[in-house]
Amino acid sequence: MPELPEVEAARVMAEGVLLRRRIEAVAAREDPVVFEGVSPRRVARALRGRRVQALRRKGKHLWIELDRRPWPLIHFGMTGWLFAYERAAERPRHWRLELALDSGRRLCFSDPRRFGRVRLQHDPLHESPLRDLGFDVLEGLPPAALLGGILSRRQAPIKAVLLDQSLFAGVGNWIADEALYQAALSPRRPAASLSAAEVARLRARLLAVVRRAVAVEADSERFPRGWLFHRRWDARQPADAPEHIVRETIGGRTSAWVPARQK
DNA sequence: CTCAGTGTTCAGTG
DNA sequence: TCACTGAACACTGA
Repeated sequence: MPELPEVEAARVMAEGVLLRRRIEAVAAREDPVVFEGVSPRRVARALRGRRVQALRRKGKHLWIELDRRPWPLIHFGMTGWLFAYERAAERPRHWRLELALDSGRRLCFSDPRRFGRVRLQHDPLHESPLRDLGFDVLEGLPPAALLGGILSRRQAPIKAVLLDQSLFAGVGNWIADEALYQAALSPRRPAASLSAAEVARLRARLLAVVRRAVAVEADSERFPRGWLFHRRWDARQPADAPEHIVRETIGGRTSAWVPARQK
């Protein structure tokens, strides 16, 4: 599930569990896919005994700042998530890394599909992959004029450009579809074809969607009623329904959109 | 059994 | 080099 709002919700949750706590024990499962460029043993050794100073996020990436480097950097992939609990027996089935704190609580990263990654870095913001991210769409979305300039150089469908993490860090499939729906723009429009007014509209809706989703801790049941999100996978409505939703592959991903409304 | 999925990377093309 | 596309990755559930 993790796009920017989900990762931010995980960051806030993890902050509550970890901040200023000491990591007393670390369990890391053998997994050369999820642990990238580092052995689970080395991750465990780097974390054990450390105190947590901050939980930080950029785009869809989360990292933990400790009182000594290197620091762990986590990407959630398609199915990664964090869980907090008290006893080791409560470990979720697909756990990969578990921290036991001096508070008696535990926090673990779990990822059934294993598209997620755990890395160990000395300076995450200045190493790959964070170094190559664009602006964080919650905290660093540029003014409309600047954004228009950037988009005017991209010929790909706006949907594909919104998913480009080297521009819009944190945007994923549902956020892109939701912002385009609310801005009444077709996902197929070449990015460069948007007028200044359309860019401003898209920017405003993108920011509103991300802020609102973060405000409700990414709990989709608390997303506003009118959002496409609640209906995006409703495949069976009559083709002549007023807001008939179409599903098609654009920019390599399935897009849900309403041709009657999005031009 | 087949297919698609709230993500990213890499090879191939123009 | 750059922008862009499509396949691959790994696993689950419909």
